[in-house]
Amino acid sequence: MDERTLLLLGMLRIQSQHGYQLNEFIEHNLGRVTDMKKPTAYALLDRLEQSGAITSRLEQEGNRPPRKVYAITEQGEQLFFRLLSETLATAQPYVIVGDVGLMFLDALPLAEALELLERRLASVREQLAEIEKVPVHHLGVGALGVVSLGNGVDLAIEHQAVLLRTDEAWLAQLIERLTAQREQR
Amino acid sequence: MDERTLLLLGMLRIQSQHGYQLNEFIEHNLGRVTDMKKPTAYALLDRLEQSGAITSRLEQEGNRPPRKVYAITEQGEQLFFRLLSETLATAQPYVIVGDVGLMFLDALPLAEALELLERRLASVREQLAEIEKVPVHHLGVGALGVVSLGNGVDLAIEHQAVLLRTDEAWLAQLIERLTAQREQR
DNA sequence: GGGCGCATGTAATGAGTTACATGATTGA
DNA sequence: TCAATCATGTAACTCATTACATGCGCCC
Repeated sequence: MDERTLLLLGMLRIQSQHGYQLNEFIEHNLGRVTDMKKPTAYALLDRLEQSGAITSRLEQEGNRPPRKVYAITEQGEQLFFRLLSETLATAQPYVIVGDVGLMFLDALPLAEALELLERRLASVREQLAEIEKVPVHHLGVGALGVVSLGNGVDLAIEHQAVLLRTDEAWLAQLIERLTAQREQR
Repeated sequence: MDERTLLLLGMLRIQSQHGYQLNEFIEHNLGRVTDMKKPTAYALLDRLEQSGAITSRLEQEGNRPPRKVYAITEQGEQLFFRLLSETLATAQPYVIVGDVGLMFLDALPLAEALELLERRLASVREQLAEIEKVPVHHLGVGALGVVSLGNGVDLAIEHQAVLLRTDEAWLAQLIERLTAQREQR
């Protein structure tokens, strides 16, 4: 929850935006960094406004639905930096849900286990392919031209890619080990 | 949620146990594989019993609190294998919460960013140290002697360790890159 | 004319956590 | 005698998701 707030504040710090815009960017470019859904973002923005971290003003173009454009406040800036420091300073242990499956691998006959792991490997490779064709990361066009999130996003994506590649290699090697085991008998 | 059910079923498949036992094992040995808390486990066991996947019988030793010893049923076995196949066959994309922080690294002065990343690195190393001294993984003593979870648990732990080591290396390298950047000016 | 994109949400639901309750036994 | 361990839960709460509602404009 903290990191979702951090994300919204961080994006607003770069450029004032309305909820839809934030959501679009998150959905299209940040799918691997966060899994926050739209209503959650809208709700968080509400709460942030009420607590004074951001302000909003209504904007309307022609007869389109009115937009609520949010801007970060001084108070919000302070919150941003506090959350950022906290988030960066510690590595909270990640739980890999799929690992529970690994624990019980030996409940299956080798052939079946191998087949399932092959499928998992394929799934990892799909994810890798997707990550490698991630579009250019820019937040939108501001008064000064294209406002980029800078190489920060690239860092996060790189991190993801590195982990995924490790996963791929490890899985491939596990499959090899198990195959060898099968041949051996 | 599915993988929590899978975990409980899998453990009961190896050996009938009561809730407290399951919880102790999870807390002491599986902290990195799942973060399920005790009341959640009790609630899940309840639901599993109601749905017929497991059965329970009361057991009492002296004046100790009575235990509810759960055993997996044929139906539970089927559920177990279904969940196991599903879990193994796909790699659900993991979301690394800390990565949101990376996205906004450039909001901080280099020196501060470096300091925070150093702290994160230390945190990763602590986790690695902890994982490397994980005790022998056995579920308890059954009628036939020590009942081991086999090398399945070791696989899961190995996977975690591999990912953590990747993380460590990547972080260290990132710090190096940033340091180089600083020296350069 | 039908569906998609724009833009905001609400309502219902669910899953899981924290904090608490209970009461006996065992070890320092 | 004080704290920890054993053993099971309940109650209140938070957080987030899914599904739905609304209504205009644009494109085929």
